[in-house]
Amino acid sequence: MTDSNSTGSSIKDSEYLAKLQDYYVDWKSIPSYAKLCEVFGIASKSWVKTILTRLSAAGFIERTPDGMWVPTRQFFARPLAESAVQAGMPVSVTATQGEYFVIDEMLIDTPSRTTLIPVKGDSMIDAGIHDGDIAVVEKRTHANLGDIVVAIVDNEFTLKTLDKERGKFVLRPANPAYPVIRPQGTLEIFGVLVGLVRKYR
Amino acid sequence: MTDSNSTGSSIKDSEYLAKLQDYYVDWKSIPSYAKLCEVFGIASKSWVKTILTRLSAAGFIERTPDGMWVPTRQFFARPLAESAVQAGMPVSVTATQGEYFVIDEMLIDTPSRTTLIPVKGDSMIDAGIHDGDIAVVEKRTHANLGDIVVAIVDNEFTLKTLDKERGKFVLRPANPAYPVIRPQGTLEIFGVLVGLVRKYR
DNA sequence: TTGACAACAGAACAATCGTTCTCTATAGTG
DNA sequence: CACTATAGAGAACGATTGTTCTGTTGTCAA
Repeated sequence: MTDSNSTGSSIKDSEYLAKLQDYYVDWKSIPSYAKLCEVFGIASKSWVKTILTRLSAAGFIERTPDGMWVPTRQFFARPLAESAVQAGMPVSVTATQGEYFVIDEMLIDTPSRTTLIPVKGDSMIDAGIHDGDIAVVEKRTHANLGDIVVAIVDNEFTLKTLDKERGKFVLRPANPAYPVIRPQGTLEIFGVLVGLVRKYR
Repeated sequence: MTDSNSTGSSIKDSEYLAKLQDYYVDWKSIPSYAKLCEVFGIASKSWVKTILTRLSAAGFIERTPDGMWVPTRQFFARPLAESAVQAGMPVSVTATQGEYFVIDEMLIDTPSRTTLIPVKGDSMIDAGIHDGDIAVVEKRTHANLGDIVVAIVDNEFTLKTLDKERGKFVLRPANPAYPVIRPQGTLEIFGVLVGLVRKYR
């Protein structure tokens, strides 16, 4: 029973972590053990391995099935505050607890099929979607009822809720001032709304 | 004069790029050529190299001094669609032109002072801020009138619009069902709302 | 029909990588 | 003092890697 903490990380380790993070910012990858010797200022690969193993035990890095070292979410990220925090709270301590995350990563599952589309107009304002917001849209042709979809009507994108009326698909705005769109023929769906981003100022 | 575009990338390449990007979200690293054969659905390493070389010529990846492949900024960026786009548009053309961007980068100017705080309740619903949204808050003690601020009231975070009433600061909700908060004494401001993120599904 | 080029497949090889194992130096503890 | 971690050095070795070089298709244009 030692006095070391539960994660097993020490002060020395956090120095190495800092060096690793700095390297990662520059090169966006974790290099080989040999290169890490330089980065850490250490001469033996075996010790590098020991360090990395401990950093992974602390949750900062992990391994792919192929054995490559990769950073975890905790390695990067921005602290997500708990709802009720005390007044003098420190914004970014390197605390192990709490949730971390990167916005892009949270919103985007499949980068290759995801597009950002600026929102025009206020037809969805009751759903909290304002003019100037940016819609994160995952491109796919099929959607479920109740999804907010980007459909193509008259060669323009429209953001509406997908619904069904007497067996036919309709596009329902979230604003009483706008009419429900009942497309004749087929309804062309561009994608499904998976996220929303708004920038103030 | 051939019909190939200026970056030298083809339709096939953007397929491979997509696969690489999707792999990267999962593992946060570009694997070995051998592994990339699986990812791409290709049998020869030499061809993988050719593809990567071209993707790097197009500006999506580059090499570290050690020869490792790493993604560039362009690799992460999402295409930002123009407002009125034609129907049959391809989502991810491998063109260098057009606007790209990264959500984190857009929302966060000063990472060290920025925190993410989940929104509770519907007191700001008329401002399009819903329960469960995530507020991007830049920590600072001073704000302008009309800013949406995170203030500390009764040891809890509250998201309200900052206003002034008869020379005193007040916190105004964007929901008629909630009262205006008129703090006695000083008003403690935690930070200013600079962005909002919402995830559907 | 020939030729050129793009899109791959496959093999060969030296360099590098990760792993394991043994050894040393220093610091703290009782 | 002896004992035991911790922090690292160094070597050895098989597996894996990137690279290069040579073939094999398929397609399109002349």
